[in-house]
Amino acid sequence: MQKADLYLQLRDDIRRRRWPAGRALKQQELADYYQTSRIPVRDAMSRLAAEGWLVSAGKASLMVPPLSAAEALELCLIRSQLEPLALRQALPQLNQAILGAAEDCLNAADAAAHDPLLHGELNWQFHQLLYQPCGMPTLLQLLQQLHLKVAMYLGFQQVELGYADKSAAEHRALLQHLRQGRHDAALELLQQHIGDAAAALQRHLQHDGS
Amino acid sequence: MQKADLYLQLRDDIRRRRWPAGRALKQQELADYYQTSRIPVRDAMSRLAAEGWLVSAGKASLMVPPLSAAEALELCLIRSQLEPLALRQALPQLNQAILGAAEDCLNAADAAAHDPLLHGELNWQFHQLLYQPCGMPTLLQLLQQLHLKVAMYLGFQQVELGYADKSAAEHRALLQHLRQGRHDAALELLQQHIGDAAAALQRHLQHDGS
DNA sequence: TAATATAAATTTGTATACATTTTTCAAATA
DNA sequence: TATTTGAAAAATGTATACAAATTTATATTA
Repeated sequence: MQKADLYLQLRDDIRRRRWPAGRALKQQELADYYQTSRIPVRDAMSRLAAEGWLVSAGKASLMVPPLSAAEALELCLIRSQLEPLALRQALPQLNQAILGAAEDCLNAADAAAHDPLLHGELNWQFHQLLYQPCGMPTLLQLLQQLHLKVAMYLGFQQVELGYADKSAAEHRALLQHLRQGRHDAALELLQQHIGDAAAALQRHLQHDGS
Repeated sequence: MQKADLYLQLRDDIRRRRWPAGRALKQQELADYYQTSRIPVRDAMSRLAAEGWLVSAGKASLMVPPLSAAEALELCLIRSQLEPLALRQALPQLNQAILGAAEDCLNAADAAAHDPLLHGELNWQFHQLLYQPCGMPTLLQLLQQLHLKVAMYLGFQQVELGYADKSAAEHRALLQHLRQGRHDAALELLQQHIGDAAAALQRHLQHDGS
């Protein structure tokens, strides 16, 4: 396993909650599991800590942070501010080719209703397609990270049956607004759309109890 | 030098542009300079890369990114969305004690007009005092990082003579709005205030030529 | 019993050595 | 001359070994 791979693998395993939360993760433990030495593990861990996938656990160790409804909500609030910004900056560059690709994405997502993971990924691709032309690489990277974490909290699926339908409808409406040049309506809808996700997420986490 | 210290020291040196931008930074070079081995340097570098203080330079090396007017503007735009969010969430928790401390901060900043570095730090403390009660640790950490980078672009001073005065006036006005419960006015002013910083920064960077 | 101090065990942090990859530079060829 | 090839140099990636720190368990004392 190479350096970049280990980082991605470990991040994914944390995302999927394959490592216990709330107690210190031992470097040797990870090194054994991934069949490497502690050095690459340390590299990956320090980077993941910088990105918030690991947090301090005592004086010198790191751990997977416990799920926190407060953090989930926080992430959604941040997204609800930043995604409209990305879309606004992208608006002048949006063209029929992009909007067409975005529509294809939604159709593919509908077709993948049986596969929650794929469905979720396609939905995010839809968002990304709209944001990509904003010309703000730092923002795009930030949004990607926020999405990954929120997806973790959502358990990698559109939690509520009713929510998936509403989300799909909002995506279609957003596309329609953009096609017809109703920029303000599109931006407003987007912010509200993410607010919906936040609400669904809160219901989910409260119900779960964690 | 210990681990956390090296990270902070290196980040500060990058911020102050003590390492050349645009060419690969050698691990050994840094290890020699900071009188340590490559291992702690690698740890610090990988974390700094995750935070955007270093970027890829070829297939396997990292470098200090060249100054980019586009990135500076991007950072300001992100701040202009996130700082009003922080203030909005903090509003219910703001009380006279906090507003008083904020005012002290402004007075201290005025008194430190002769010392641009201190002046800048006190101004940021003023902002932080208002955001702190928002209860969003991830957002606060993000804002701190954005501030550090923007300060780098500003050259650690309120660039334009005229801008420092305008900024101070806006701070006082913001405080006044908050004291008198004009929340919407405060939020609007804050967003515009950061927009001003963005404008000043653009003039600065264009004039500089970099 | 509860709190505290102490020592043992574990764990992290760092240095050195080596393997692998990347970069550089020079020579050969078109 | 420009391009490509290949070998040498240099840089990064990783493993092992050791030092320093932290954590845990135990014993001691109030």
